[in-house]
Parts: sequence; structure tokens; C-alpha cells
Amino acid sequence: MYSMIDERYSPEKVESRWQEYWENNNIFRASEDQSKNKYYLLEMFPYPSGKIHMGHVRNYTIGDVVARYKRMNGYNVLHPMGWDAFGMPAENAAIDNKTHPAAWTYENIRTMQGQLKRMGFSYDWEREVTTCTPEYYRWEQWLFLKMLEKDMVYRKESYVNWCEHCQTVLANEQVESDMCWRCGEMVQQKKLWQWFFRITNYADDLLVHCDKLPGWPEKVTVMQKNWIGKSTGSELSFQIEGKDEYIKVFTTRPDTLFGATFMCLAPEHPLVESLSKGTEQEIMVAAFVDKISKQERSSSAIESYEKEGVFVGAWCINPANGRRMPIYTANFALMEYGTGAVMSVPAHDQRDFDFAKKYNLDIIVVIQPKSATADANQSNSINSDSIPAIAILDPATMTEACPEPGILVNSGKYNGMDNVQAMDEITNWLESEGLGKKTVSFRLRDWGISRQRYWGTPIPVIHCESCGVVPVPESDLPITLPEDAHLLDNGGSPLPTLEFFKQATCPKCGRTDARRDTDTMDTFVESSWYFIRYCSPHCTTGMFDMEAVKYWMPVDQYIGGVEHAILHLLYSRYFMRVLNTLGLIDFKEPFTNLLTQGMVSKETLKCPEHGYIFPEEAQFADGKAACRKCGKNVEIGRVIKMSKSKKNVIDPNDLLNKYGADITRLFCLFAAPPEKGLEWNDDGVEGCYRFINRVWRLVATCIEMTKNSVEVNGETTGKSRSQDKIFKPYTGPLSEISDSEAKKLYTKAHQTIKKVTEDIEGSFHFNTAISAVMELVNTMYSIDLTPNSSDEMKTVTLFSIKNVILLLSPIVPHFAEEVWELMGLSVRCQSADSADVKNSDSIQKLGTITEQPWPTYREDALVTDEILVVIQINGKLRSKFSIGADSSDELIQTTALADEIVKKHIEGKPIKKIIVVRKKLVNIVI
RNA sequence: GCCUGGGUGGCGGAACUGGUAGACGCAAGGGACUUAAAAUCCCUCGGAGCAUAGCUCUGUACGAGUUCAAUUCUCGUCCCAGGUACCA
Repeated sequence: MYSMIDERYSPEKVESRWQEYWENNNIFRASEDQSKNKYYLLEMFPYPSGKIHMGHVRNYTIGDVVARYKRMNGYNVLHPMGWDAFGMPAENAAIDNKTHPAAWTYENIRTMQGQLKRMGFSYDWEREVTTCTPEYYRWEQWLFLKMLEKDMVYRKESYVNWCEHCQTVLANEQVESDMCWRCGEMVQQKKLWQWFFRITNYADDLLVHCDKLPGWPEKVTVMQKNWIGKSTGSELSFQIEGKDEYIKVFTTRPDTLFGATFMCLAPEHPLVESLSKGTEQEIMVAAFVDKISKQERSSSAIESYEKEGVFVGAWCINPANGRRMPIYTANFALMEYGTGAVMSVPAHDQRDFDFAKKYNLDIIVVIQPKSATADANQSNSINSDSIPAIAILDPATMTEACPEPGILVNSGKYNGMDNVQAMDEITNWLESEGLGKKTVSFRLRDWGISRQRYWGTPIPVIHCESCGVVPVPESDLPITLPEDAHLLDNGGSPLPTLEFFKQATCPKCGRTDARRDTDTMDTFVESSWYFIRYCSPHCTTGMFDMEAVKYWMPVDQYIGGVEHAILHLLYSRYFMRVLNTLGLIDFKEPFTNLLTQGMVSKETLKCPEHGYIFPEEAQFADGKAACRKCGKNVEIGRVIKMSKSKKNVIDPNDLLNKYGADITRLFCLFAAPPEKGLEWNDDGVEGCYRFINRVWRLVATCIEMTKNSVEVNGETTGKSRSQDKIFKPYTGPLSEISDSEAKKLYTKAHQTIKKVTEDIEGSFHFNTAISAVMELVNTMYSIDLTPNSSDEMKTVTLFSIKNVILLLSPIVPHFAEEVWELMGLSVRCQSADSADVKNSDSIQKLGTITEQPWPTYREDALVTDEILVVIQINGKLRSKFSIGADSSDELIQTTALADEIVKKHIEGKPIKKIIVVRKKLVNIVI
């Protein structure tokens, strides 16, 4: 029967067959089983943008390999998948294609689910969650009401990007160099009443726990810490000249108070208008505030604007020295941070220095850096490891601010004090005067969740003229998104135009002219708790079933793009804290271990006529590209992460059609370690196909060489005639093998098991794991394996090939199942001869490869007899030699010194030093 | 701008805790097999030089430094990517 094995591996024949087998036998269905250790493995669910692209394929392949690996290690694995189905692209598509966001979304889900199934991922599809269904978002509305009850949500006025021409709100992405992407009109800022989650209440807790997430990459926790941005400092009050009013500032440098020479207020600061009123600056200030109010408010935009400001026509008094300080309004002072006011110390802050130079404001030095004072005293000293020798700071000659620590000057009674000490002393003094206190400030802002969009979760409140904001009664949930709505051509939400939706009866007073909130929630809200919904996706009595959550949560391993390092991950952490505070769960951190994969990227292509185009819509020739539709030259843009909106995506279908799922999976993993970014290029895929075929032929060879009997787990399988020898994989000690070639192979096989296990367990470095298996396969190819090989070689070969298949099985599961069966190792091929299998127990034991235990290695089989030692002379490699593995350092040193090449290099020169690195290297210094 | 990463042959990448730079694979070139092609197998493959079975120099973005020894540690510079709160 085995001579019937095909010459080449044919994925199209094999893959669908095994996918059906897994599905029909519910192999990946997860249920709470208290007797087993659970393992919740989660990949970030996708936004259903159309088709999956290589970024998804890579992410989900990594996850699937881990899921299958953990299953083989005996865990009860939960591996769910779903859809982050609300979002802006559905609205844009609806406008462009004259369809409905729901129709577009569900169609995409269908397509993408088909693609994922074709990849052979081991999801429990019974648990599929789709966030745009009322069954899902009703619980989000429910939670919103709970949060409202507990004052965890509030309303305030806040700005949005506004296009006057389209009469609509724009996302930051829809603003292209200050203009509306649809019509090109200059974008303005508009103030709207919006809902905010009080995430800042948890700022400290979120920050502190960043250091209690050992399973997270440090770069992610560092980014989150910086994002939260806790700074300790002081809040100081400056009296406005001639008034009994004070300006409060937050500063991290109270030690520089005596050097504060002017004050900057955010343009939206209420004092800006009131102070300038009636002064000759009034018009200038109003014009400036108006100009700033129209500018984009994203922090990258704000930082890119030139720092500028306008005098508001009033002064305040420096509480330290009574100095008159002009008050400015400046574009770099942010209302959202601190108190919206900044005391400016130009001598010691670069931004203030630049501002002072620009507007010709006073600069007073109040700290002399220690290095400068020391250098000044010993004029010729060269201080090699510090700042270039500075003379004593002089405002007249300074070219930049000096933020260095040092000794206070020009600071009255604090002169001569160390500046760090002065921070406390000056704050304490002002506190005693009632003008200051120590405080902390966070960069983190409350989470604005109101969106003036259609395709999102409706916010469950009603606005009543008599009662104000009234929560929708729980019994009225869900507030479903009306489906008979058409997107407006300008991109605006149709909800405010739908009278039947908007009209509501006030639950409190019964007024019938109340109106429903027509805003929807930020889609980050859905993705902040979907992972907990997976535990009990069909629960109708609450967000989740407590028992199921107790069993499965937290997520043991979360895998997704590093792009989500801050927002999504921080919001999810915040949401668990909310649920915890509400008493719904007993933990705070959702994800124990996190793997952030690097972005799969590709250059963008932009046609002057058709805008962004897909790679297949361009014709490439000598480094240039032309649009296939209009023939015009296409602008080849930067290499950026794949995204549907920029159309720089590669659909895996071509690869799947040509090579199948396994080769595609193998290639994605072999290309680079997961955390590294990947500029897409499929040049190496052919090599992966070759490798799989090498294994395929090796399997055929092994079957041929051992004929038709193999024993697994003590059970003989396959047909054996009495005259046949029965070969089974050798698993005994290395020392009992006499054939030196078999010995080497046995060692290599055990080393490979160790290497692959460690690469997966330690860092998910599948690329090196695959390399290791390739090496083992190469070793096997270097041996002449025939039916005439020694019995010893046959059993060692069987051990090796069995482990090649097991080690590869999480990566190329269809292929592995197939060859496992061909080798007579799976229960499936037993069905015809079930009499061979003595009892149902052994069926259980055999199973298919998916149910096999992960292989283990023998320590005794890892060691080799000889080691290679390299000889360096003055750090340069000159020679090397092999020596017994148990040789002493002394023996290694004398062997090295006796080396002919070494002798030639030394030529009687005196040896200054010899360094011997254990069993590795000798460095002779002459 | 700011925060976080990254930069190694023609290409993707490897190198444990500072100890042989280039594992594994792709591409390329040469050869074997074949009527031919595909497939497969074997050999070469960072650069330069020389007295070419080999040897020497040089090389991990760039410039310094620490060390017997640096892709790895320190400082500085350049470039690229991710995020920057309404893309998800």
C-alpha cells in the first residue's frame, strides 16, 4: 500500500479533507473541564474590512501554532475568533458602493470567515462573536448604564474636526493636511457635548500595574507608562496684577520659580478672554484664539505647529519675588494638561527659551549647573565624561536653555541651595502662604466615546427638557440601531434625521417630546471586553457567565499587532478595572502574557486619477509603476503597515491557490521572528514548498525502508506478517547505539526536539525552530536510508521522522495529519482493520496527530563526544581544533599552544596573557 | 515634535549571558540526471587582495569609546517603522 504514496505532496487533495475531519469531530470545541489546566489563547479579532491580508495571516498563524502546541502539551485550550464589526470603513464603503453598512459588513465577515477556515486555524467557531449584533452590544449598553449610575461616565464639551462644506464630523484620518478628504475644504474645530469615561480615575492603578505584567514586552509597558505620563510637581498660584484673582499653574520645576518671567495660558483658558477684554490686545487675542480653534487638535499636529503666542494685555505677579510677568496665550499650552497654564522659565526650559527669544522676553538664570561652577573654579580642568565645559550661565550669551541640575542663584533666601532640595522648600514655603501645594499630574486624558456616526453602538440615554439626561431603563435594552437608514453622501450620520429613532418618551416624567441620544460609541469600547464575552458568548442573562469567566479568564496569551500597544490594550485594562469595581469580576488584568507582532508592511501606490490603488492594479517596470486603468504614472509611496484604506494589501488567496494553507503558514513563520516587522515579499515561499516535499519523500523512504510495521505506544499497528521484523521508533539511551551514524542522527533528533521546544516556549521564534527541523531533515538526507540499512538505523530513523512530523504538526497541521496517517500512526487508517486495535482505550491513545503529546528529549542523548575549540591571537581567529568534551582548561590551553599555525604567529614573541573560555575558545595575547 | 522599536551578504534572516559573523532558506552561477523540460541531486556564493590545495586584510547604518575580545555594552549622528487619544 505504501508504494502508492504520491511523488509530491498535493495540498488541494489533503487540506479540505482534514479540515472536514476536525470540524465533524469537534476537535477544537472548548468546554470548561475542571480536571484539566485551561489555556486561553487569543488573537486580536479583525475588523471585517473585506478580505484578510498577510498581516492577519501572520497574526493568526502564530496564534494557531501556539494553540495547537499547548493542546499537545495537555492544556484545555480556548481559541476563539470573532469580528470587530462596527466602524467607520463600513460607512465609507456604504457611501461609495451605495450599499448598507450592515450588508457590507456581513458580506465581509462571510468572505473572511471562509478565508480563515481555509487556513485550517483551530478555532472554536461555536463561540464566534460579532460586535455589531444587538446580542453583543446590548451588554455594552447595559454596562454604560451601570457606569453612569456610578458616575464613571460624564458629559462635557469637547472639540471635533468639522467640515463646514460637508456639514459633518471628520475622523483624524479623514483630515489630510488640514483639509477634508472628501471636499478639500479647510477643517475647523467644533465644540460638542460628548460622553467621557473617567479612565483617569484609574491612572495610578494602570501605571502601577505596568510593573506587574512580567508576561508583557517591556516596550509595551514602557509606552503605556509614558502615555499615562505621571509627573509629580507643584500647583502654584500667581496673582493677577490689580485683581484678587489667581492663575494656577502646574509645574515640575518649582525650584526655578524665581526665574519665571512670563506666563502662558492655553487659548481656551477662560482667563484669556476675560483678561484681554477692553485692552488694546483684545482684537489680536481674539484673532489668535480663533486661528488656533480652527487648527487640528491631534498632538502630532499641535507639536508640528510653530510655537507662537500673543500678549493678553495683563500681568501677573511672581509670588517668589514680586516680579511683573506678562501673560501670554500660546499654542503649546494645552487646556487638557495640568491647569492649562504654564509658568515660563526661559533660562531652564528650551521651549520657553525659544519663546522668550522670539518675543524678546526677559531671561533670568536661577540655577548654575554643578559642572559649570566646578569648571569655573578650576579653569583648565578637562571634564571628559560630562557636558562640554560651560562657563557660568549668562542670559546675554546663552544660546539654549539649560535644564541641568545645580545650585540656585538669583533666588533670594534659596541662593546656594541644591535645586532638588529647593523643589520641596519652595513649594512648602508657598504652601504656608496659601499659594501652592505638591500635586501630581497625568498626561492621560479621559476617554471620549461619543461618535457622531451611524455604524456603532447607540448610547442608551434620553434627553428630556424637564429631566435632563435620563438613562434608558434596563428593561428597554437593547436600543437597536435602526436598520432602515441610508448613509448621507456627505458622510454624516443619518441617526439625527430619523424621527422614529430620535423621538422618545422620557422614562422619568413621561414627556413624549424627549429625544434619544443619536451618538454612538467609539468602537474601541467593543474591543475592550470581547475577550470576556468569548467565555460564554451566548449568555442571555448578562455580559458573561460568572462561572465560565472564572474558569477561562484571564487570557493566558494574547497575540496581536504592536500598533495596539497603547490604546486598545490600555482601554481593555481599564475596562477590567471597571468590571472589577462593579463587583462583576475578581481580577484586574485581562492579559497575562502578550506577544506583539511586528507589522506586515508594503509600499503604497497612488494614482493621480484613481487615488490609492491595489498592487494588482499597477503594472511594474524598472522600478516604476503605472496604473492599469488609466496608464498614468503611479506614485510609489512609503512602506507602511498593510491596511485596506491605503490598499497596500496582499490577499493570501493567490498563495493559497498555488501552495495551500500549510505552505503559506510555514512561509509566514519562517520569514522572520513574530515581533519583527516584515516588508512583504513572497520570494522564499518556493523554498518552503521544497522543504515540505523533502519531508514528504523522506516519509516515503522511511516507510519503504521499514516496510509495513511500526509500533506506537506499545500497540502494533498496520499489517504484519509473521516473517516481518517489527520496527518501532528507538527511544532508549544513546549509549546502547553502536552504529556511529545512527548515534549522530539520534543526538541530532534529540537536540532538535530541545531546540524547537525552547524556541516556541521561550520566545515563539518559529523561524529558528523551523531551521532546526530543516537541519535534522538535511541530516537524514545525508544518510543512505534503504531496506538494507541496519536495524539500529531503521529504528533511529523512525524515531527521527516521527519527531520531524510531530514538531512540524502545529505549523503544517494538514500535512502532518496526512503523513502521520500514511505512516500508520493515526487511528483514522485503523478503521478498516479495527480488529487490530484491541480496545477503545488504544483508539483514545492513538488519535490523530492533533491529539498527540508534544515530544520530549533525553538529556543523555544530547551530548556529543567531541567539542570544537577556536584559537584567537590578539582577538583574531587563527586556528581551531577538536578535543574530547571532558577536557580540562589546562589541556585545552596546551593543545592550543602546540598548534602549528599558532606557533607560526607567535614566533617567539612573549605571551602577555592567555584567556580560556570554557570548552569554546582560547585567546592568546602577544 | 514626542514616546517605542529597528538598521547584519544581492534578499529574508541566524549568532546563548560580550567569545568562530552570515545557521536555515531565497536568488544567482556552475555541474549531474533527461531526447528536452520540470522535478531532484551535487558544488560555489559578503567584499578586496595575493606568491590562490591556501593565506592576508576588511566587513554587522555612520562616528567615537570601554574590553584580551563588541552585531552584542556606553555616548553621539543619520535613516526607517509603529503610536500620537475620531483608522482599527
